[in-house]
Amino acid sequence: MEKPPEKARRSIGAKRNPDSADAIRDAAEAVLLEAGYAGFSIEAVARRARAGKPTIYRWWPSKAALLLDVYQRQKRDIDYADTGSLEEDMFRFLKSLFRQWRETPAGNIFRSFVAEAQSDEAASAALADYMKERRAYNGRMVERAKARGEVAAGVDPTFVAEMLSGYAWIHLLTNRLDEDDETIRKAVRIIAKGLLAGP
Amino acid sequence: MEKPPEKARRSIGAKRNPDSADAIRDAAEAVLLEAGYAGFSIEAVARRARAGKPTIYRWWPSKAALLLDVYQRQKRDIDYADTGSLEEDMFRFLKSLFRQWRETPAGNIFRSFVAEAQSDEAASAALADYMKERRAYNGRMVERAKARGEVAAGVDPTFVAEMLSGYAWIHLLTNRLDEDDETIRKAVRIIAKGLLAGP
DNA sequence: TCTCCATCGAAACGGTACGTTCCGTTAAAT
DNA sequence: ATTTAACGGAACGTACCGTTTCGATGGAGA
Repeated sequence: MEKPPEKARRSIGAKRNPDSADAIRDAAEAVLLEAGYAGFSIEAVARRARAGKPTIYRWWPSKAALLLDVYQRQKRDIDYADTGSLEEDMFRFLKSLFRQWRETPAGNIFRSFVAEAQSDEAASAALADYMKERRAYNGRMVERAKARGEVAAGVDPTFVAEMLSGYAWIHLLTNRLDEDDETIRKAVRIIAKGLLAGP
Repeated sequence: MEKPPEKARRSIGAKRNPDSADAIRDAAEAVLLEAGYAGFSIEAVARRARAGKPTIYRWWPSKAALLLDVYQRQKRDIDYADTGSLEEDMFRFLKSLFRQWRETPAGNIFRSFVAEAQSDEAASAALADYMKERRAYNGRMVERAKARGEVAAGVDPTFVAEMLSGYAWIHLLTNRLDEDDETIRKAVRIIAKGLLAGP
């Protein structure tokens, strides 16, 4: 299970070896995928990458930093299409997010990151920053709908982002990412109806 | 910070010593309160309680089990009043939950438990059970509202519980339990409006 | 009353991971 | 040619894991 350590690399002189950095990131992702957060240790990553622990600590000051790096490296393939309907936009967003979290390492990585943020201050701050950016970004979905008259005045766009994130998080963190389309559809429909009526 | 270990207890014969059990639970709660999840270890709890580690492991098979025990021992002071208005019921529920999580150890304990569930299978199963029960319980709020005609037919009562929990969780896990009443009010109002319109 | 026995706190075990310090090697930078 | 910084590897001391062993305790059953 922890077999494939490639050939060890060497110093390439007085500068950072990008191969080592890549190998460490790859190994971190692989360990998270195969052993989950429970098996995610700096030592395991170092073994897997055939890297020295000092090399990891030189470039990533903490486990949280490595986690964040790996998470941000994940390819995002989330459906942010502007369909002209807020309900449809939200549905596609949630559905593609659930799928990505289910079918790629992203879900396990993000779960781990949220967990790490509960005990590590740096991870907590990074998560707060990240979520602030997500609220702003997803809020644009609502602003577009507002311009179309789908959302009542007085609705804070970031609130909707928060509802969607909360719905997604609780499913991720309790291993319930397998909700069917119908359930997700009903959820976003209720939110959309509420937003139309206004606060 | 870790000073107050009381006098060590002793065996009271061939039966469980309830004083030790209490001391261990008290110590676990105190460690979580003072040092958070990062400082929560079986050894720290044992030192604090002046108890032997085997005594802990004899009665709690894992850190997760102790966490769950401590969480369930928390006094619940959540407002489940039936006010005759779903919006008001939900508002009071969320407001009192936020307050309890902010002002008692319950918030830190539950955060820790959710984090533990991301790496411990037993904690994950216990959390799933617990949330299932919470969905059912909070769903009754919606069923009462349905009987009053405040909620459209076809709305799954547990869905609302999920929305409320998700909203609460994301605030707990990102250290944002200090939302003011107005924000919470707007949130539940949108949900209530959406539920009235139906899925 | 006397023996049995599950419990207690304490100490120590082997194992794992932490984060750090050395080491000899490498090759770019100067 | 010399200096400099990065590399992998090994070892360090610390902390916590979960378990075992120990002598002392005192209730339960013979």
